[in-house]
Amino acid sequence: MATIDDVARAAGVSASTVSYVLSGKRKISGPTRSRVEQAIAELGYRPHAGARALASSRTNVIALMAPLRVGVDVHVIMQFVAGVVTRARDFDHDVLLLTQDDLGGLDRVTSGSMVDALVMMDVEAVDPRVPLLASQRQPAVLIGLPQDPAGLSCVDLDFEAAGRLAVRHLFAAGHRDIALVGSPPQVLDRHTSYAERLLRGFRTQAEASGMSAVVEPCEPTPAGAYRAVDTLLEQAPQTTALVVHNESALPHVLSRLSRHGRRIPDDLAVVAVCPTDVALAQAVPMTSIDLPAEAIGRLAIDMVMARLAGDQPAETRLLAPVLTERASSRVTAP
Amino acid sequence: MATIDDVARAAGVSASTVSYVLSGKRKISGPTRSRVEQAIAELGYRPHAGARALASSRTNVIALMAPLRVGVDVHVIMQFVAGVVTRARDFDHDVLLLTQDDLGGLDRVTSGSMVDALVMMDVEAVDPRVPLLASQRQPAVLIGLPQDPAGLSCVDLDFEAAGRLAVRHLFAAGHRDIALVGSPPQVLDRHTSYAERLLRGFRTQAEASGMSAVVEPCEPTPAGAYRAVDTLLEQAPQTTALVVHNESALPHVLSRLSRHGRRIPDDLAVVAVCPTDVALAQAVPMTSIDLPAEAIGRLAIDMVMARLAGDQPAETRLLAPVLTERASSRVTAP
DNA sequence: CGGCTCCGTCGAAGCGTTTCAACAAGGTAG
DNA sequence: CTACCTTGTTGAAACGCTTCGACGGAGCCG
Repeated sequence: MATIDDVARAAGVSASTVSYVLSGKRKISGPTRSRVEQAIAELGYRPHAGARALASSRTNVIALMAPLRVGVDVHVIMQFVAGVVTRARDFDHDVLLLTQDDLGGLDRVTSGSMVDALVMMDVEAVDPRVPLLASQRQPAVLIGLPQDPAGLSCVDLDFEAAGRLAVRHLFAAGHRDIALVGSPPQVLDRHTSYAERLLRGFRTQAEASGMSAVVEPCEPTPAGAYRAVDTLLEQAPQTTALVVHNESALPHVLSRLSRHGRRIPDDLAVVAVCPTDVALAQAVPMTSIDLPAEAIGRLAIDMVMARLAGDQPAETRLLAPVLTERASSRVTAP
Repeated sequence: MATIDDVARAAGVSASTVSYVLSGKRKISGPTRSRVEQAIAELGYRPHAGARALASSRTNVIALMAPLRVGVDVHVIMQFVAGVVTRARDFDHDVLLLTQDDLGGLDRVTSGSMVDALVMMDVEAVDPRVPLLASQRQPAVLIGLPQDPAGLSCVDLDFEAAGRLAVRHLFAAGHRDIALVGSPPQVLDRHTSYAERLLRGFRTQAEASGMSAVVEPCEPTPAGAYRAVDTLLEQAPQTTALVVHNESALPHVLSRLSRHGRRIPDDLAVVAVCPTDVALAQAVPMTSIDLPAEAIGRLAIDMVMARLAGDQPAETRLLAPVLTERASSRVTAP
C-alpha cells in the first residue's frame, strides 16, 4: 500500500502538503494541488484509517445500535438503518453496527475510540443504555423518547400526536365507537416509549371528543391477531373504526375481519400506523399515518453531525405525523 | 483516556509488558500479570483501536455489505445480519455496515485498512463486485453463489437441492401437476443466483419425475400475488400443489387462493421456501424448506475467521435443505 | 529601498500501540 | 566455577497520519 510519503515523493512535496491537500485545512496553490492529486490517483493512495484516527482523534465512523432480534417491525428497522447508513455516507462517515443487547459494545466502541458518535434505536422509556451513553464523551442521538434523555438528543415520530390525529380523522368521518389494536403486551410491558405515547394520544383525544374507545393489545402473530379481533368484535360489537399500530399483525387483522364478514371500509374503517410501503402492501390500501423511518434515520445523522461539527446543544425533535387517506377509511357512498 | 503508559506506570512495568498481558503473545509471570490486570481495571483502560490497527495491521472489524433497499425478503436480510454480527462478536470482531449499492465502499474500507475482511450478501450470478473483491488483499466470503467465485469463499443454501426436495416431497404426496410461484421478474432478470438455482432444481426434478410443472414469476405485492394466482388457476387449473419461493407474496398468495375457494391443503398443497418464522406466521402453518439465514450468517463469519487465522484456501459450502412438514401440505384424509 | 504582511510550503513532534532484539537474573550442566 | 540456557521483562523502533510553529519569498507601502 502506498503511504502519504510515497505520494509526497511522487509529487515532489512534503507529506504535510499532501495532508493539507486532502483535508483542505490550509490553502495550497493550484499547481501543487494538481501535482499531488495526480500522484494520489496514480498510486491509488488511500489514507490509512487507523493512522488517521490516531493522529486526528476522528474515525469518521458512527456506531448504530439496532434491535436485530427478528419479530417486530422488521421493515421499520431496515428503513431506519438504510436512512442512517446512506445519510452517514453523505457526510463521509461509515456505520458500525451494534446489536441492541450488546451493552458492553457501547463502552467498547466508545472508550476504544472506534467511533465518533452513536445512534441508538428503539429506546425505551427507562433505558439502561441511556445513562451509559450519557457518560461517554462521544455525542449520541436516540431514536425514541426516554423519560429522561439525560442531555442526549432525541428524534422520533410524535406518536402521541399520531394517536390524536388518527382519532380526529375517524371522528371527522363520523365514527363514535373506535378501537385500537396495539402493540404486543410484552412491548407495552417493556415500556417501549412509542407504544405508550401512541396509546396516550389515542385515549386522550377519544375522551376529548367524547368517543367510546377500547384498546386491545395484540401479539404479532396470526393467532394473536385473530384473538384480538375476535375479542374486539365480541366485547365491542358497535365499533365502527379501528386504529392498528402493529405492523406484523396488520395483514392478519384484516383477513380476520374479512372472515367475520366485516368489509373495509364499509362496515369498518381502519387506520394503520406504519411505513407507507407496508400500508400499500395490504389487501386493501390502508389509510395510514406514515412512520417515516428512513427520514428519521437520516435526521438522526444530521443531528449527530451537527453536534460533531459545533457546539450545538442536545435537542429533541418530534416529527409531526401525516395521515394519508386511502381505501381503508374512505367514505364510500353518501 | 488512560493510555497503555498510564497502565504501565500504575503497575510498575513497561508498556510492552502491558501489551503482552493483553495479547497473550508472550508468557508473563503470575504476579506481574495480576498487577497489570488490576491497573487496567482501576484505570478503566481500553486500547485505542486506531493505534492498535496502525501498529498491528489488524482492525478486528469485518465489513458486511447488505441490501438495505426495502422490498424483498426483509426477514431474511435481518436474520443474516443478526447472524453475522453476533457471531463476529464471538470472535471479538465488530461489523461495519455497507450498503449494496455503495460500490466504492469496497475499495474504501479495504484500501483504507478499515476492515480485516468482508462478507457480501445477495451475490448475483454475474456480479461486478466479485472481481473488485477478488482483487483486494482482505479475504472475503460471499453469501450466494456467483458463476465465477474468482477464488472467494461462498456459502449459501443449496437452492437447487431445495427445488428438487420440494418437488420430491409433493411427488411422494401423490401430486403430479405442480407449479412454482417464484421470485419477481426483476429478481430473475438480475440473475440473482438463488432464484435461478431454485428454478433449475424445480424444473429438473419435475421433469425427472414426469410431472407437469408450470412456473409463474410473482411481484412481491398483493396485486402481483393476485395476478400470479389468477393466471395460474386459469392456465393450469389441474394444478394440485404449489411451491412458493417469495416471502413477501406468500400471505397474498394464500389469501387469494382462499378467495378462489381453494382450501389448503385439501384442494391445493403448498410448500414455501422461506425462514421458519415466516412459514409459521401465515394463516395456515406452512410446510416449508427453511432458509436458515441466521445460520448462514454465522457460518460466513466462521469461514472468514478461518481464512484470517490460517492459510485455509477458499471454499464453497452449500447447506443441505431441510423440509419440515406442516399443515399446508399434510395429507388430511386417506 | 527597507520593513511588513501575507501566502504557500515544510519539518518535526506527536498520537497509542505492537513487536523485535536484547538483556538481566536465575537455573542447569559440565 | 564458568559457560550456557531459560524465563520474564524491557527499550526502542516502527506503523502512517495530522497539525503546529516556522520559514522563505513575493508583494506592498511609505
